[in-house]
Amino acid sequence: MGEEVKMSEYEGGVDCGDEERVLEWEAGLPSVDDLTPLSQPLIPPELASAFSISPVQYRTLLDVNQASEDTLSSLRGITQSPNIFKSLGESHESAVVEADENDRDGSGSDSRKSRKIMDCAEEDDSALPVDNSGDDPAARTLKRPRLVWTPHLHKRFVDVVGHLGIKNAVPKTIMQLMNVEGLTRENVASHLQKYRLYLKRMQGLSTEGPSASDQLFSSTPVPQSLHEFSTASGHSNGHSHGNGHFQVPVPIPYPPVMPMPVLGMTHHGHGHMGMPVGAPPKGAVGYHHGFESHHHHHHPFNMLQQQRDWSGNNYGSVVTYPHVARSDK
DNA sequence: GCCCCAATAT
DNA sequence: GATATTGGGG
Repeated sequence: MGEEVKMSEYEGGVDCGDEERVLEWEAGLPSVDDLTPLSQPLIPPELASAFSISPVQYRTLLDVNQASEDTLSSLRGITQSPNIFKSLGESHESAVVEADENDRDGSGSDSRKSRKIMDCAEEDDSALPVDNSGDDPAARTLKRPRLVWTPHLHKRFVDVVGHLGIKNAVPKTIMQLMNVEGLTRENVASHLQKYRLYLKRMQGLSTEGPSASDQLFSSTPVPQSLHEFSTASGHSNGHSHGNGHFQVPVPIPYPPVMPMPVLGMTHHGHGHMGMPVGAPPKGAVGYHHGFESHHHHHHPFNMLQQQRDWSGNNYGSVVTYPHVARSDK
């Protein structure tokens, strides 16, 4: 499995104006519950035990989280055209209503009102008609539309980063493990940079929740393995497994994700989702550098702030559609 | 070449 | 505002 993937050429430079093309690379992930836990038996037991992969507590929180993700995980038949970049003139609507309030009890809150959109997700993401079996230099050269870090994508990102450990989580590796078609190293690097800032900011405030501006980031729990400067790829999931012999990055059995291009509409007419987020005083947070070099002071941060579980909410769900209502049927 | 980070551009 | 790109340093 080292199949390199290519995408068809993306229409280049016709109207290379200042027009901003935003694509959303939505993961056509089947069932989120499936993808989430890395505790899947797909990982060799040896490795699993070696790294002591923890299947726990991912769920409860994510559960809520995914209820919303679930919501917008839809997409269908854009496979018609191999040209994923420009094949998005189609009508794919995903208007979603938010899932009102969730109970603050993150434990067994199953009150998910996962509502599906009409379009069901096709699960043929593994059978993508990526017919470019050759090489397509254009795909690598031409300018691509901006990547939209959808909650799903971000989730994958965090998953990978979390399981790599701070030390091994470098753009290239992350990119490879994420296994998302068309994702570039730059994409990841940029996101990673921002993510690191987020993590650092979080460390500054041990008791406060994430700021309201951290929608994307705060929506995904930070893997515990990320909190330390573990020298190896080990996971400190509550087990003092100091000896990390293997530095082999655990391959994550993610199915390939097909990017779903979506013309970004420059309108988001909504300020807040009606969240009374008591925005913590942000601003005078002292950053320092080397958060993985020295600085021997770290607590197990538990940023599972459920007092305001915007954890799973409705951003992104506001994928309104310009006009096309339903040319389909 | 890859990585990191701050700054700047789009 | 979210990403992309760039530039300087390792």
